[in-house]
Amino acid sequence: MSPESRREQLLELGTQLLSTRTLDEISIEVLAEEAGISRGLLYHYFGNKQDFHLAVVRRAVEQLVAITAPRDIEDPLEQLAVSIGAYLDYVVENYTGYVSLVRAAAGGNEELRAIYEEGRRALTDRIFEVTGPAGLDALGLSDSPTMRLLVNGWAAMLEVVIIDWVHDPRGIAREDLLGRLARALPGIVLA
Amino acid sequence: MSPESRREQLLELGTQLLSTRTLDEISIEVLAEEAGISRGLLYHYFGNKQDFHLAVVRRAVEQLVAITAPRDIEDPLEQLAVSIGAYLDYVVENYTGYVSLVRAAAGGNEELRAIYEEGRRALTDRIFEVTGPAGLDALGLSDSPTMRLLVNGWAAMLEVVIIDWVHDPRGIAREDLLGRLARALPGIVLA
DNA sequence: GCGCTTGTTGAACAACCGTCAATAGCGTTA
DNA sequence: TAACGCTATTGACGGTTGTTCAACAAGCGC
Repeated sequence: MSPESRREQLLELGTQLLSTRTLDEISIEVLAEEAGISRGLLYHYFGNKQDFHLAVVRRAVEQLVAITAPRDIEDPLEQLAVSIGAYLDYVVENYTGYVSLVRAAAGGNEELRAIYEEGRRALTDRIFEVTGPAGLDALGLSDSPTMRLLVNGWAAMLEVVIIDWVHDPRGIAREDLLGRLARALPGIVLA
Repeated sequence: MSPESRREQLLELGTQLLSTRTLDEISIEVLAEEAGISRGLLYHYFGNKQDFHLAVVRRAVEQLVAITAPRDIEDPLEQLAVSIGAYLDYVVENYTGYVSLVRAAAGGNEELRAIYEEGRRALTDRIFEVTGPAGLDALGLSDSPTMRLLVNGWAAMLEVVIIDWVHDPRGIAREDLLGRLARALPGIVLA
């Protein structure tokens, strides 16, 4: 098998296994057996277990960022809501995998978290890039350490609320939720 | 040594080690050696490594909830800020251990997360208990699934922002931060 | 003293990570 | 076609660590 497809196969398999186990519960042994290869071969493609974990998470984050491409809409809040909606839809369609990814990144070591936070950063940055300067002003945003702190907190809130809501969508309709989450940003930074 | 004190010794030791290592980096081997006992004895007190982890986290969460007892102040927002302040102070004084705890809980298995979320639930519930019905109304709160969803998100935001701020307090003063975090709650739920 | 419970140990077993020398398949070139 | 090199792949070995278990010892009631 060609190196590329083999690498891809192993990463894909790792991502799949992530749905049922924690990241470090995926033993090289089980993975190799599941893939029909020897343990040694895994060390040929990835230096060690840690590197394999990094590769799996990196791939998943890249997919997430790639799939949730933003649209361009006039009203800043509406635009924000649509972007959040795309993100939410992705979570809906990949619930178990997404949850596993978040948990793995949150509980992992520094490198793992760095990869994940970089991805989150890319998502939030993109949301604001699409929003023009005038729109940012309308949202009460400016670039300062405090704002970055609060926006980061808002993003963390997004993740938790979205996971909770996808887990049990009763209580509030999708559109209502998106509106509330979008308006929560100025609600926080202007408070 | 009496069973109680031995259990306590082991849990305390586990909590201490949590400051320098990840939860599952605490090997039974090192723990036993550090405590001056054999590995086998650990299995006499705790069924397995997993159970030991659960006990350590449970104890740490209980301490956290116990230490951050609320005071009673007239103004709801002021009261909220003070409660958050007590929480923040705890994080400042136990930074590395607290971070390890949060990460371990976030990345751990279902049981671990359940324990942690129960603790967070106790913290938020307590904040609202202390606040009277009139105060809750002033904060824009009521008891509905949507509110619980958003309040949970607000709590998640608190955790992230507080960890970030303790890690690097430049950019905003403590009192300012507490005020913003408190006002963020009505900012979110009234948005 | 005798049996019973229980804290405690150390050895043995099992699972798993990581290494490495060896092999086998395959394309290239003389 | 045969020799050669490259590389994907293997299988065995060593070391660490979680887990089990039979045995020991120390206290305690009878």
